[in-house]
Amino acid sequence: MDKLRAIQLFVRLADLGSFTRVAEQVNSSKSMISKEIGRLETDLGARLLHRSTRNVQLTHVGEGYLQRAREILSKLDDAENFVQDLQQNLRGKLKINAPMALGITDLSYLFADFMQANPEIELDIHLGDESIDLVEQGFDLGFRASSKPIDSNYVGRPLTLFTYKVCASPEYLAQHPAISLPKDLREHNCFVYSYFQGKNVWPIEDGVTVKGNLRVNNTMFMMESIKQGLGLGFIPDFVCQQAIDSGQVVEVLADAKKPMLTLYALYPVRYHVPAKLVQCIDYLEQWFDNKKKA
Amino acid sequence: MDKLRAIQLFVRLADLGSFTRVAEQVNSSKSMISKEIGRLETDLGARLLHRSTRNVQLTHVGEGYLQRAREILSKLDDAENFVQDLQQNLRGKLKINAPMALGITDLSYLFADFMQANPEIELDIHLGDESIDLVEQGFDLGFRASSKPIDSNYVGRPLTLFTYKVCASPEYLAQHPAISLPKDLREHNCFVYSYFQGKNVWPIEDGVTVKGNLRVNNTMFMMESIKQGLGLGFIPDFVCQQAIDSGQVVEVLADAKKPMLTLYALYPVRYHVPAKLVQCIDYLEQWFDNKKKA
DNA sequence: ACTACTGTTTCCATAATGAGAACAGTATAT
DNA sequence: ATATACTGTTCTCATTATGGAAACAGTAGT
Repeated sequence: MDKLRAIQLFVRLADLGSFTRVAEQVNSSKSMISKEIGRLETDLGARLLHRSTRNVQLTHVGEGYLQRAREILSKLDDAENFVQDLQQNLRGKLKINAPMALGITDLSYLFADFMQANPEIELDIHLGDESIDLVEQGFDLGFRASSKPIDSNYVGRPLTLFTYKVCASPEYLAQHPAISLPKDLREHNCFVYSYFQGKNVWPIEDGVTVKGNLRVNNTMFMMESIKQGLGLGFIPDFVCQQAIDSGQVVEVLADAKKPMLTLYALYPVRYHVPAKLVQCIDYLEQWFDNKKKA
Repeated sequence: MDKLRAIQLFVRLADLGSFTRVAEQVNSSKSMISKEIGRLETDLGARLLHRSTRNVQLTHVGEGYLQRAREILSKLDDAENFVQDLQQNLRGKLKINAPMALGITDLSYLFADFMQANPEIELDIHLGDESIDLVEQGFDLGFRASSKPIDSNYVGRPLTLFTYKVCASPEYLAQHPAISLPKDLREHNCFVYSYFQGKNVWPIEDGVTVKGNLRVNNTMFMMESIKQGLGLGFIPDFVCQQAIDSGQVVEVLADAKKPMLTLYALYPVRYHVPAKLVQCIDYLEQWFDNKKKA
């Protein structure tokens, strides 16, 4: 017996007053309705109906059960409508803005996994490092790295902590003066990231002013130049960690004090957050959580 | 798929966090749980769970559905508890007081049917015509015939209308003066019912005073004396109708105006009426309804 | 008395189901 | 690095439950 179906049939029978009419309405047979209601009564250990020829009437038990059965079915409808609404909400597009380097590294893997897990969501991803207004530009989601609280027009969900590392190739270091203190950087060719808030002042210890022959608005481009032995860079660890791990570059001034930043997922403060956005953000949190553990 | 069972398993799975543990708890197999949850997800068109090896987590949809699933199961419990409580309440004893004649005639057939339909209820029936206090004597149910409203300490459920008939045997009538008018009764031997409220004044037309050589507190005893041709009686129709139908007695003064009385089922006013009493009274109403139609 | 309708029960072919085994993947211990 | 132990999923197949058609019993209407 499908108990919910039996309850649905019982309610319908109470409304129509006829097994035959119920069978007609649900495109089934009288014997099926009769048996299913019989099974429900057996399961409950109670008679829900007086049947006479050409007449069906609820028993006292049946009347009380009917009232409660309607409540059960109402709750079931609520649950199913909830799922349906959510499924409808989950479909569609998410417009996402992400920093170039983060997008190409971590986020490209992350969103590959996300797309596999949520084939019904389309992503419209814009990689770029320029500071933009998410609301004005119509983005659902963006990312920010910050050690300060987030603008109150946005909700910032912290994803992970990260820091920067001073990187140079082994070849570069072999051919240039040793770097033991931050002030030693002044003697070196230090590449500058165009959008960096601190301009040419790297936040190492109390801060150190640097100069070099390359200013670029892309840390991955910069990373390639560093690998070539042309200079040093102040690089987020999610960009450089793989090159460090493989020995292509070396971190210098590892023990010097550098700021710890939080990577946030940002979305505009809204009365109603679309389910697909919630799903995406939950996924981001989970993904970075798992990455941290690895 | 038994959808309710699937929902129950889903809730249990959410609580335990493991298909294996659910299977153990419900004494079933992992494959059954896995398939049943899969069927529920198919039915809903949504994923309720993220599964990874050795780990189960609710999706966003799953969390919302879980909340609602708990409400469904709560309502189901309520419905089933209602039925169970009622079934328990239905078991037990009913102590019933009924007039002798009514008890021996209609009610003996009625309660025979009732006992067949409700084998779990025991009846403790006391037939008697003396006026007693139902509450004081511990009765659940009594009967009254009245044309006046019922005492406010009781609920009176009207069952049927009835009247009285003046009866005599054909033999008696052949050997005595004809009876055309109520006043003619003064010339005849009229039996008197001890408990009759009107004493020896029969409420026929404006009332007629009668006398006879028999006063008895039992109308069936009286009925036998009437059949023997010894006199006349003022008899409720449920006592005499069968004898009239078979020709053993004859109704005289059929067109004379007689009061119409209502037979009530009486039970004490209570905050909570036991389900078995409600069931019995419903049955009484139904039975007299059907008798009326015959 | 006959016909038309109701709901119930029987019979049987069909569909659904559950359990055990095999499989794939991951965590843990050695 | 490998073996073991655990998870959840899927496959296979015997078993069980089910639904529909037909027969049955009972009642209402003509």
